[in-house]
Amino acid sequence: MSLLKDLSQRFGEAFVAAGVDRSAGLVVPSQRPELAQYQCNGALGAAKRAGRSPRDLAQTVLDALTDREIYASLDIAGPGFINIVVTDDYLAARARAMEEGDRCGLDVPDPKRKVLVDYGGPNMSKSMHVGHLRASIIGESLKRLFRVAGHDVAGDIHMGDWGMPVGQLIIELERHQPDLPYFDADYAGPYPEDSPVTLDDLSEMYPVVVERCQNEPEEAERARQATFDLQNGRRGYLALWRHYHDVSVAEQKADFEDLGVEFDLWRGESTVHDRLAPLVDRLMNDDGLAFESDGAVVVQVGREDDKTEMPPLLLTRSDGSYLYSTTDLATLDQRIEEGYDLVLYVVDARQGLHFEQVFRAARLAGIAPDSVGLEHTMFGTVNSPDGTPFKTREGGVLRLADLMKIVTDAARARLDEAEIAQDYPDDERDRIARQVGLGALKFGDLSNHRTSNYIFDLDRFTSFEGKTGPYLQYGAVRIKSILRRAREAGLTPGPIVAPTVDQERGLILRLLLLPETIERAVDVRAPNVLTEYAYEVATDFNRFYEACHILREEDSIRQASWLSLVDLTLRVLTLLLDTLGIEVPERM
RNA sequence: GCCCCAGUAGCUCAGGGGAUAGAGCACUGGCCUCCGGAGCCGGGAGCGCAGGUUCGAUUCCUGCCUGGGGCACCA
Repeated sequence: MSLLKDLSQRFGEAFVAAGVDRSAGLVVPSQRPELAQYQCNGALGAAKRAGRSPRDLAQTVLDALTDREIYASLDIAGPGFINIVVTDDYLAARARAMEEGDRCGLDVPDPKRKVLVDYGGPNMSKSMHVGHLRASIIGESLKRLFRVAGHDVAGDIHMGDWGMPVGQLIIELERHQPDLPYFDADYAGPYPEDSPVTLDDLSEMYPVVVERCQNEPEEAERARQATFDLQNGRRGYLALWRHYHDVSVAEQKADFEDLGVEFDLWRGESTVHDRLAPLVDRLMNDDGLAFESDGAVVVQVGREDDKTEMPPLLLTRSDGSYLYSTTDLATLDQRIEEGYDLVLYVVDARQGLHFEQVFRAARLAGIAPDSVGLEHTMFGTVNSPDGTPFKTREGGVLRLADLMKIVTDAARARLDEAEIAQDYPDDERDRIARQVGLGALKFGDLSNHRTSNYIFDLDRFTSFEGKTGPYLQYGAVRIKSILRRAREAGLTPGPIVAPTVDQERGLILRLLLLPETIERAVDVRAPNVLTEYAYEVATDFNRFYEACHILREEDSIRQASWLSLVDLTLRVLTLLLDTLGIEVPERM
């Protein structure tokens, strides 16, 4: 049990003894560190219900408190805050318990959930640009967060590979190379093994055909027809789709690997294509939920209490082909069959209405029982300083690969300036530059609140001082350096003893907040809770580092304790950075 | 028109119903006989407007203003 839960339980019992609800005993970190370490505000809210004055109630609670030896001081302040300072011995005991466990003091979650994180979601046929950055690294971080919290988690890329974009790419290729056998409906022979296009070709073709479909209705109609034919098994289109799919996946796997993003499942919309017709059929015939409207099949998802009319969810177009909504619903059906009880859709906020419709349809159709959590874990757009979606100076989108090169080059330049790195071998410098550049990039993005739009600022991703990823990496590297030198000097860590220095105490207090931080980050599904805390851990370590010179310490008990403390700090920092998807170099 | 998200320091952003709203950048003053200066210590300024709930509101609710996004055969 974490320190805060331990204190909350003790205070909860004291409130019960005073005739008040247990929940009033909640203990939180003090907002006024100069006054106390922790505070309990329960007396303020409970006083009215108890018909007593807050200060009076607080005093009764303090009188009812047991095990008083763990408190260095207990005060009632202001209108009825209880200020709490625990003894250094108690802190040391808590730190030892955290240090000895293998999970840094994290509790096992109850209930343990089976979670699916749906993120990334690139359309095939597009090389990734800066807009994919958020989806990828927020999703990756949330996946790791739930995993580190003890849940059973899988990440699914959920590629967009079965809808209109495929139809559009089919007609676009036909325009360029009409003689390919894929377009000959009568062709019965085998199709070529090699793809007629690269991903770069697809990336070039895609925006062109999208624009044409917007401006020319007959082109849009052709794309729709191609989509329909593909979904109904036209051989040549399926063979072509396979090529598109394979070249996309190959390159995207490489891109995601460079980014440190690892999917457990490489599924896509096409994965559920066999489920689409039966699902629509079931919803029309068995449930009577779906019906025909203007030739399309729809589910009415509006409710009486809606303030505005909610458009129906479309299951098929009037030509019978399937849409995003259909595959999403079928995918959800599959996920629930597989036992997931929480599904997080880490997708751009602009798709909010779509998910509201899909979730409602899933509830109405009994696809998702109420016990299954369905959440659109939305995120905001990356904008240019003028508030519009980010574009490069040339007006194009910034490719993710180019962005990664920019940050890596900047980190490399910084490393080349560093005196300490002069004798590092080239391959290590390259690796460090990549780790540091990516660290800056990921931390810079993840430290924004998930739902807010933010301004893309290259300087922020290429500066390595202050509140940045490299600041955290640097803290961890400093600790590694100390531990390395201690080992060389034959020093070994020993039990953590009661702190005597403010900076040492501050570091311990900070580390003990890890369980609540993880819990809160899970609760609000927000990696920036972790970036905030990780920065505070690193800052508290740096203060301790300046104040307490470990290797020169003469008291060997204290020195051994400090070695354990910084080792614990390293483990906490590493856990946090790993959850954020940021690697820690051995040196930098 | 309706719905969703957001408005906090010069800039970019945190902030969990509690006391005196925090960081980074930028500007600026200090700290290297000492474990790595990508560091540490110090210096100013701010919750869009109006109501409501509450002992207490930046936080919850309502309305307005501003910005972004969305509103069935795209994803």
